[in-house]
Amino acid sequence: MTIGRLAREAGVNIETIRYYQRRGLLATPRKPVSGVRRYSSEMLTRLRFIRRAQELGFTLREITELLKLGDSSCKETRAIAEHRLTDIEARIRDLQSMRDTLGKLIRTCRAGNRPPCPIIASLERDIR
Amino acid sequence: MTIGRLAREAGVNIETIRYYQRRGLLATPRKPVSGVRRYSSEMLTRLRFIRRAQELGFTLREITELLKLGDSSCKETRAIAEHRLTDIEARIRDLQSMRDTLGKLIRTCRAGNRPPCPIIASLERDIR
DNA sequence: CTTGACTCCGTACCCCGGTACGGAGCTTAT
DNA sequence: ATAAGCTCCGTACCGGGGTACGGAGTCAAG
Repeated sequence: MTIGRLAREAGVNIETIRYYQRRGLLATPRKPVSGVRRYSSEMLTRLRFIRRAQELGFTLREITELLKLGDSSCKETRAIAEHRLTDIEARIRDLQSMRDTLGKLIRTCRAGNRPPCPIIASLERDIR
Repeated sequence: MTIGRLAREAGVNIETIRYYQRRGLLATPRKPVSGVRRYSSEMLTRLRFIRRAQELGFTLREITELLKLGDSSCKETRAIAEHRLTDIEARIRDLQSMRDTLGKLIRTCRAGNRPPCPIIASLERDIR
């Protein structure tokens, strides 16, 4: 199939495929002497692998690693996944702390609904 | 105070201050005919406001809005905060879903600890 | 009055994950 | 055989939040 077809099948932009090729996540098939590159269904599989890994929070750099490893080393794969998980957990904690503080401020603000705004006040002073 | 001092006091890079000036978050004091710009303590206060707002998850664009509003409109301030909160909550949900799936895969992987790796397998097939 | 530290300013570059553009060349259907 | 529609390829740009560089000017202490 052509790159356009591949893009449609995988639900990505053509430019994204080219970008993955530049980043080394996806091979660029040889170009026939005259003509257009053809993509196999293996490339579609790989592209879907990439997208699913992204949904799990892996970065493209990590996905490159995962693809290199393939199914050869459970231990290394797991190390990457554990690293990612640790990072995700840290981000969740950060966001939860933001959510809690912001939520409280908004509730206080709703109660008063006029200046001095507790949201602004908390940003001006160093309370939090 | 000079920009270097201001940067140290606020705990930011000098370049960050210049960047905020370019983005319109911070005024650039007039430059004396010959010499070096001087920064007031109000600018330090403002800089700290910006940093605290960032810690609450506001984007620089939103912080620009908050600064424009000042303490004049609780309602608009709250609208920005609520928008941010909604976004933070969505990000938390996404991350939690990643965490749960990834956590399960890692636990399954640990149990087996050799190919076929369940992490790779789940990315190859469409299960999740 | 020189030396060293700082500032000014424009511009370029960083990461991350893409997206857009535009002039070729190629393919496919009519 | 020609028009429409793809593909190719290099390069530039997006947004978000900065960081780096380098030459010239300035200021303060010795």
